Formats: sequence, structure tokens, C-alpha cells
Amino acid sequence: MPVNGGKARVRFLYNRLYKHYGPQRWWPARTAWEMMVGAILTQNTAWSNVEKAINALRGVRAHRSAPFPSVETIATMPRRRLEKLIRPSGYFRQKAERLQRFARALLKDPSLPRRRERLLAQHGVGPETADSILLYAAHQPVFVVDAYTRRIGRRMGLFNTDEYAEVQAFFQERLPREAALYNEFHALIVRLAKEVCTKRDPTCAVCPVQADCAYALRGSR
DNA sequence: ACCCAGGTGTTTC
DNA sequence: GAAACACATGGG
Repeated sequence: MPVNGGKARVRFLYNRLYKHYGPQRWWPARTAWEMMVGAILTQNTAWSNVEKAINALRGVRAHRSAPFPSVETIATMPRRRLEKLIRPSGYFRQKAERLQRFARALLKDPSLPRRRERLLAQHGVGPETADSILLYAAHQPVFVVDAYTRRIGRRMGLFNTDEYAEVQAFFQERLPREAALYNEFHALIVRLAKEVCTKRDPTCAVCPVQADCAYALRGSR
């Protein structure tokens, strides 16, 4: 493989996806705070279910001008009430507790969203959630790795690991360190995965991702 | 009746 | 470390 082969391949994939799908305008949230709530709610959960929870939360905002209940509102609201509101997003007891603890930590330290170590120290915030917040709320150039990224990258033969740091390094070493690029790339991966790669089982005969990814990379070298 | 969804923390070998 | 398990709703 040529020295720059891997790099060219990754750039080609991005350009191809961008040309095909266009800008995705992520994260689907109106404010940084709403983005962070969504990041926690969407853990191992379909986004359509998270939307139901987000919409329920919007119903409790204090003023019509407020797009979303404040950090303080979430932090101080009765636990049972929050559980009920976010119930459609699944794991609702865990998530209600973790959301309130996160909200309290944020009130105590407003710089939390731009500090990776602090984010990771929060209960219920792992590497993907932390990096999502760094990228989509704090606009830092951090590449987000999720189940789709691993699945697509692995099946396309880009890499052969599931280890978070390794997959992240793979992309960051092959791309300029730009938040806008990482933002768009991750969103495009999700978009692609939702359309063509709907099975977890790598041996799934009907999963068209092998063929589609070959298509996506055709002409890349 | 399955399988899947934009993970994380805990327990156990 | 890595593997297994709990956490829970809703859609295909």
C-alpha cells in the first residue's frame, strides 16, 4: 500500500459521502445544553425514541422564549417527574439520575463541556458521549467513534480493531484537525449506516454494506 | 417472536 | 484486559 494510500482513501470516502448526501447540519439540537441532554439520552437507543423524550422535555420549559428547560430546571426537578418525561428514550431510571448529576456538575463548572477528563469523570459519560460533547457542543476537533463508525470502517476494510482510541486515531491521523470536518464526517457515517448497514451480524447475507462500501470507495486508488 | 438502536458501569474470569 | 450482564423503550 502506498504511503499516502490510507489517507487518500479516507479523504475520498468523505468527499464521496458529502457529494452524495450533502451537509447534514449536526447535531440536531438548538442549544449546546440540549445537545448534551440528547447525547446522554441517545446512548444505545434509537434517535426516534430520544426525540419523543426531547419533545416531552420541551413541554416543561418555563417561558415560551426558552427553547428547552434550563440546566437548573433539569437539575432540581423531582426525579420521578424527569423519569416520566424521558421514559421513551429507554433506560429511563439510569438516564434520569445521570442527567441530573450531570446538570449539577455543569452548574458547578460551566467549563465542563470543553474538558475531556472532567467529562469522562461524570457517571454515565464514556468516551463517545464525552467526545460528542467536545465536538458538537464545544466545537473542538475531536473525532467521534460510535458503533456505526466501527461497523462501517471495519467492513470497508479501513481498520481491523474495535478499540475506541485506535479507531479515533485512525481518522485523526488521516484528516486535518478541523472541527467542521469531523462534525460532518461523523454525521455522514451515521447517515450511510442507517441506509445501508442495518444489521449487527457481520455475516448477515442481506446486509449490502460490503457491496455499497466497495461502491463508496471505488476509484479511490 | 425476534432483532435492532448514534453506550456505560459493574462483575467476573 | 476481555467477556458477560444489566439497564428499557419502541419500531421493523
